Amino acid sequence: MKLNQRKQKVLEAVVEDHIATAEPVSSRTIARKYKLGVSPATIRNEMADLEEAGLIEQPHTSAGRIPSQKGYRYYVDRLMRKGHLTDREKSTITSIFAQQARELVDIVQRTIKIVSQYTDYLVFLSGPQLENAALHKVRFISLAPGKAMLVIVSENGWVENKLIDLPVAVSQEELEQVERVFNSYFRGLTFPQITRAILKSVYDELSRQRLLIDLALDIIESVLKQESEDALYLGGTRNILKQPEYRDIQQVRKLLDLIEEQSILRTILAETQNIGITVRIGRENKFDQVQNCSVVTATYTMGGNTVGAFGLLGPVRMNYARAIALVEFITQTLSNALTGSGF
Amino acid sequence: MKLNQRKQKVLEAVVEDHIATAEPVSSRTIARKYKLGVSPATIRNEMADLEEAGLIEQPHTSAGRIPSQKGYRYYVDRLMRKGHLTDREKSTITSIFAQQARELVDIVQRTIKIVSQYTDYLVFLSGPQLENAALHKVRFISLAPGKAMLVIVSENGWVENKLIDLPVAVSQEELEQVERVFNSYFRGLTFPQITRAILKSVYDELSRQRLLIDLALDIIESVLKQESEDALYLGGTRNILKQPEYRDIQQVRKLLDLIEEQSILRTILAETQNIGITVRIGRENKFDQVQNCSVVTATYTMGGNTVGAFGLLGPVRMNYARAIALVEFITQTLSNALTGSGF
DNA sequence: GATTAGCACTCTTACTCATCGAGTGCTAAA
DNA sequence: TTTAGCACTCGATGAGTAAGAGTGCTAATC
Repeated sequence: MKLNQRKQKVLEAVVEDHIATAEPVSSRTIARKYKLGVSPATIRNEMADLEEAGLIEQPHTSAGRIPSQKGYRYYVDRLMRKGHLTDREKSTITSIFAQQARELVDIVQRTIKIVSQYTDYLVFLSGPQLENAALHKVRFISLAPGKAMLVIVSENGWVENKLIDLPVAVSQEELEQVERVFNSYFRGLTFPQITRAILKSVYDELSRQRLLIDLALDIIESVLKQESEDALYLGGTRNILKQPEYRDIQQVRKLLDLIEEQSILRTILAETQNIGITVRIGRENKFDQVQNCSVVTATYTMGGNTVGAFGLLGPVRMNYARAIALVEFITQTLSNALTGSGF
Repeated sequence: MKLNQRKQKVLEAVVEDHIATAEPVSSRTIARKYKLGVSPATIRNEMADLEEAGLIEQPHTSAGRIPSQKGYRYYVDRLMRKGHLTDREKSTITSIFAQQARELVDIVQRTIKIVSQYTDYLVFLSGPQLENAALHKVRFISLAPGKAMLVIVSENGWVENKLIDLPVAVSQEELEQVERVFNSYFRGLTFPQITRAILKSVYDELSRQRLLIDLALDIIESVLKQESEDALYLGGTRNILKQPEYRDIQQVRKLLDLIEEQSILRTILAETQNIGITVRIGRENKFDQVQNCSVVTATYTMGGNTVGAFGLLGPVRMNYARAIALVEFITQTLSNALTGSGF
């Protein structure tokens, strides 16, 4: 779709004014606030064209215009100027990560808390999942026949633990052998990287104990199967209610559904591309429950491996420039913090 | 406060009808629905007395009466009949606990989910904290100088783990020694029970290594200090919005504050008495944010030791009989499930 | 003396109607 | 091509009214 310079200016004005005020934007407002050098009547003509193109719409005859979802998309793709955080904001955020963290969870929760203060959107975050991080060492603790606890320590000193099922009643001794295999051969690799192929390469040295390889494979599978179901954190629920879109209790209801039934948010994060920022506007979202919302997400990494994703969810009338700047800065800073030494 | 038979009947009617309808209750309604055998006019006289006693109040002249918080308290203490769950409800709940659980957290989350279906109140739960359960064995994994992970296995096979700080750079060997001390001398005890006195009693056998005792004490202290900060689970947020009290966005706002800033709920659970059911009505609650709510809580146990608490939070106009029956049944069933074998 | 019918009074709620004002679309002039 | 002017639409606001629910009081009744 090709728009002339002035139409773009008008669309930009409609979007930005509506984002700021949550009110329909009139031709007069644009003429007054956005100094295009033309009269309201001219702007009205442009607006009529923009409406015909499906980029803006009129709630009712005697109201101004609001952007359509298509209009927001056009704005995000072509008109929006890059948002910037103030130095103050940036330094507050980085200082969070500078603090000593006891556990991975702490750093995540602090992040959520801080971001909630800087934005009126729902803040949510998955991971970090250590099964995608480089192994430093593992430790097995047998609990009962067929059950053990696996403690994973990453190369930067972060710790996580998982309960795993063992296929057979494995002896303590065998478990210790597997532990040694992991710690000596697999150091520096991630769980997904420890494939059958790699196992093969150590096969010679372990040839006397084929069973060990099977056991190791079972364990890896068991870890990967766990899907990190409990790894969703969120915050900012109270702030998002400030948005005028949530004056309607029905909307609040939908939002709480989303928060309580976390699977949708989890899926949204899981589907986030590895590279760059993803912006989904309204009906671009797969799920019904978020089709009147927009979502900005990005992944974060740990030593180069993607270990989780971070997102902001707000009304379609969202400050995209700012949201994107925030998501970008947070994921970068978080990646740095996680990649630097844990302890 | 002494009320004659009929006044009690009237108060009971006002409370129960208001709980059911959320509307002010008129003298005529009581005469019609609650068959006291007297006319509305008589009931009006009784109501005037009850109002004078501060047990009921009138929103405005031409409305019926609603119970005051004092009225609810009177009702709960002296008038309320014990609530009962249906067999169907009971069996659904017990069946949840019959299922195999992978982790403690699973059982807790299932509980929350089920209860949310049976009630329109906020469901919240703390623990279970294994440091109050009888030890089966512990295991230390040293992570870095001054840091270790402690895995606690309870006598019924439940597992939990904590990161602990060690005061000095303790050698792997020393840690293993402490582990042996815990596993041989402290089996069957809870962390709070392992006091300096008990440590003394094994002093002779350890006399050559005074240092061990200090180390053990440090570890115990470190575990107890952790206060189980992350052990709050909640659900039913979406259901509670069905309550007409939450048609007002301001109320919803307060509720979300409560949910997001979990410390208040945590404190409420922590302050719950060990024995029986605690009911706090409106301003009986310490915290401002819950003074227009009522809270019903009780603790649950594991092998006789209190390991957590469970609660329901709703508007002051809460169905106390049902809430109490539910809290009672859940905490009992949960206690049984936790006390029975974990695996 | 306790209870109740009857009635005047109060207060909320819902509804209607008129007015106001914001903003548009169209036409004709610049 | 732009703009001034104007008629028109439609939501928001507020006043006025009627209906209805419920009370409190008084006087009659049991």
